[in-house]
Amino acid sequence: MQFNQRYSPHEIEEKWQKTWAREAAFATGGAGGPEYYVLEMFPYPSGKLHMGHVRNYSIGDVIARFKKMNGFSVLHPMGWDAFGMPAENAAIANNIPPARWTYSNIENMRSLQKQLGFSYDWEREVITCNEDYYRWTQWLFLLFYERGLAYKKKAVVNWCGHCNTVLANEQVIDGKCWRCDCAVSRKSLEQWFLRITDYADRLLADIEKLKGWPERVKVMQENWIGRSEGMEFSFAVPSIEAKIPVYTTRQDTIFGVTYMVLAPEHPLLAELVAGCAEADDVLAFSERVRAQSEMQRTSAEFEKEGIFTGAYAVNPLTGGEIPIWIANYVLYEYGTGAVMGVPAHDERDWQFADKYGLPKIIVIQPEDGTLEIDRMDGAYEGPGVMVNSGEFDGLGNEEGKKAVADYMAARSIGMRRVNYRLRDWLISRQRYWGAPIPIIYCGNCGAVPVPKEDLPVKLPQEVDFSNFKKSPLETAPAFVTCVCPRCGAKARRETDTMDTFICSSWYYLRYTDPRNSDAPFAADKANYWMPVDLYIGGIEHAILHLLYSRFFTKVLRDAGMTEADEPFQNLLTQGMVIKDGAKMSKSKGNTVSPEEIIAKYGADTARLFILFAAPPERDLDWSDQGVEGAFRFLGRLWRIVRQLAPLAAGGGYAADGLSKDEKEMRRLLNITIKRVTDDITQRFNFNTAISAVMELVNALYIYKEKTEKPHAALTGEIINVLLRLLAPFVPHITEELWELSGCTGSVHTQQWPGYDLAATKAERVEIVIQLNGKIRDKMTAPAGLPAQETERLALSLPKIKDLLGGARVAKVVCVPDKLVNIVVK
RNA sequence: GCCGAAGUGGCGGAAUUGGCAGACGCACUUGACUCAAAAUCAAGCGUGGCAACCCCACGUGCCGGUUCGAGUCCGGCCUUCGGCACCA
Repeated sequence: MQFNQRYSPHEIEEKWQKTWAREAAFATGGAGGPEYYVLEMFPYPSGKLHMGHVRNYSIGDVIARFKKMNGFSVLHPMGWDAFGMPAENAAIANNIPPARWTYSNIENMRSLQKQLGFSYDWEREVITCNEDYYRWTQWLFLLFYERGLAYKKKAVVNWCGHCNTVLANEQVIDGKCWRCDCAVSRKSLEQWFLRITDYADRLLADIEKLKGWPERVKVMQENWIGRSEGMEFSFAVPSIEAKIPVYTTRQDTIFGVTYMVLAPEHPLLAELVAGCAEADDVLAFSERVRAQSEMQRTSAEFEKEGIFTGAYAVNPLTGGEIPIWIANYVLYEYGTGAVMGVPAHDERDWQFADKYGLPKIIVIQPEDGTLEIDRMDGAYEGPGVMVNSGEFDGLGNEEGKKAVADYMAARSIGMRRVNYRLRDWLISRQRYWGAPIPIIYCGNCGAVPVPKEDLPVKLPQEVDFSNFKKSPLETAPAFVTCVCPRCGAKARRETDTMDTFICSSWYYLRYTDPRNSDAPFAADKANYWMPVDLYIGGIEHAILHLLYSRFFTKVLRDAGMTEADEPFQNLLTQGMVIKDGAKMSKSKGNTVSPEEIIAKYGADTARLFILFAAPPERDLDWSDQGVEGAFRFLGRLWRIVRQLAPLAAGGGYAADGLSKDEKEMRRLLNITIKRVTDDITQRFNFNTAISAVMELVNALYIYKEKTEKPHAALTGEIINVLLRLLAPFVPHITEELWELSGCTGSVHTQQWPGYDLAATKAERVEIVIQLNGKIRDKMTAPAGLPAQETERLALSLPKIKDLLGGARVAKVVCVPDKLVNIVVK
């Protein structure tokens, strides 16, 4: 075996990638130890792998390789979140079929992943736009449908009249269509939803089980689900003999209600205004507000606007009459679509009342003072004592909430209710490149699910992307026209496809059994691997993908398909890759492509830099010079191993027989193993793990320089351990050096090095001597010296004696083997 | 406004349990090697006081507290970034 003078990454990397592929080195399982499932969020095949991807996968790869070396049976898969709009846009722009565009992107990106040496089990690759995958996505939709969790309802959506299509919220920029810059309106359409709100309570309660998740992600999910406790009760409207329910969390302020407000969409509106003089104006207002996008409507800066309906309602507690208004700030989708107005104790109501001259009544007084409407410049929302509230006067408002709730419940005029901010998940997309919703509409039978044995409902090839006025699937008659599976009559197929977030809500389960043709996955296989032990990805998925996946897992558990109740046990949210103070992006022109780094320095350098530059959770500052530094270290590693390997020998040695320097090297070796092991397992701090190894390499250079004849067995051990410690980070160079230094097998199938805790301890330790907490001197002493003895030695130091002079020692604090603090008055 | 995270050299970052602040790397300076350069090897590198060493003082966003001892704990602020934001 020839040792090259210089480190040449490219030959080495290509050579080992081929060998690993030939030997199926990354096959799932292996050692037969306990299972470990490490997963990185699968990418959208945009065509380009960027540095954020490289960071994500490098982190995962270290863990996967590390766990394998520690005897775990590891599942480490990769796949493609392959449906989605960019493919369709490419089809429109370049006249390429979305499938071809997607598969060729996958091809490119996969090849780059292989060049980076990631240890994926490619046998388990999943591609969500493959028929054998989306067949099961459809199957799962039907499962949800059967369980009453998928339903169709009329909903208000963002609509671009020019492009003739529904837009996702993200595609509405400042109220305008991202493509044609036309104003987006709201339109009522029949849409499919998943009933995620049925799981709101469990999704919220189980956040507590996510011990291995970052706090901020859990908080974001909590806020998103938005649980609130309050009451629902009704105001009677004598003029139409109806009752209008409202929801409130402040039932302690019902005596302060001076008006009520309905959402412009409220179904009773037409009836309410019928015959009133104001009717036309009110309906026109309602029309106008409804045309505004939800984004506009829910922005806090948006000016509150309303109009009096001409009708009155009766407060059930006071019996008083209050005017009924409609206003743009009331959301039809939340609560009951109607709210009570308490200007004195709600800031929004205060503003609204100010604008329209509605009365304000104080019903809560703070402990320390007395509010007067004329002297207030905003609502008082804090705690206090109930006043102007009949029999509830004098109660603290928290106590009052209970009392009012009990009172109303006992008289059946209201009930306690829990409300969630979370809304059902709108999954319909008027798009081609997605999994078709497996539903057939029949004139006789209505909506009929496609029988499971008829799945997949395949995407047709012959579609027209040129016509904006129609959803592409509608342009394929052979797709639309079908036969009702129930009665055999001529029927029409659903032309909406599913939100791509559905595909990604269960892919982690498919990896456990990726080629199953009878089911999405077999329960025993899923139960063996699930939950994912470590899930790694960007913080941008903190709510959407992670919440949907949790929802799916819970539904599948309820359906008896898996025992897992949470999909991801530990979550690592990696930071962004930054350059010149901004996130790397094409539009800012500050990108560095993985290709150019691989071409210049090789994959190991790219991986090493990205893992070394910052801890994974933090944003990473890209530095071209830092990359040089990583490359330099690998060169340094190469040279020291090349120089020492011929002098090294295997075999044991007696620790007692080592020289002082050799003992120090042996100690440092054990310390390094401990540090690297702890940094990986306890903190995922790869940057400090790598710096520990760098220190060992530095020490090895000094040792070599100082020593005429290195200790053969010790040197052999150091090189051997060094390569194993670095193997998860830089797999190619370590494999090559492993072979060149005469070790057998692959470094990646070796056991992770263990350490001898006793060997990490020094015989003599340096002890810091402080005077009143300030360092004044240092001394070395034998390790394990008792406190009393250490103090005596410290006090006898000439410098300390000198500094003490005749001062009285009030107290001496001693931390054995570390420091002595002498306190003088 | 609410919630979350973070503020440490010229820069990225370290200090894991309250015990030597600045590990490791980058940049920079110097030396060795070289005709020279690159590469490499070695040394220095928080600020101020002195030409320099020893040494001394100061120093982890700000103010205060606890402690023999605080980057770390407590109280009060400031700044930056991120998320949510009329949810009744």
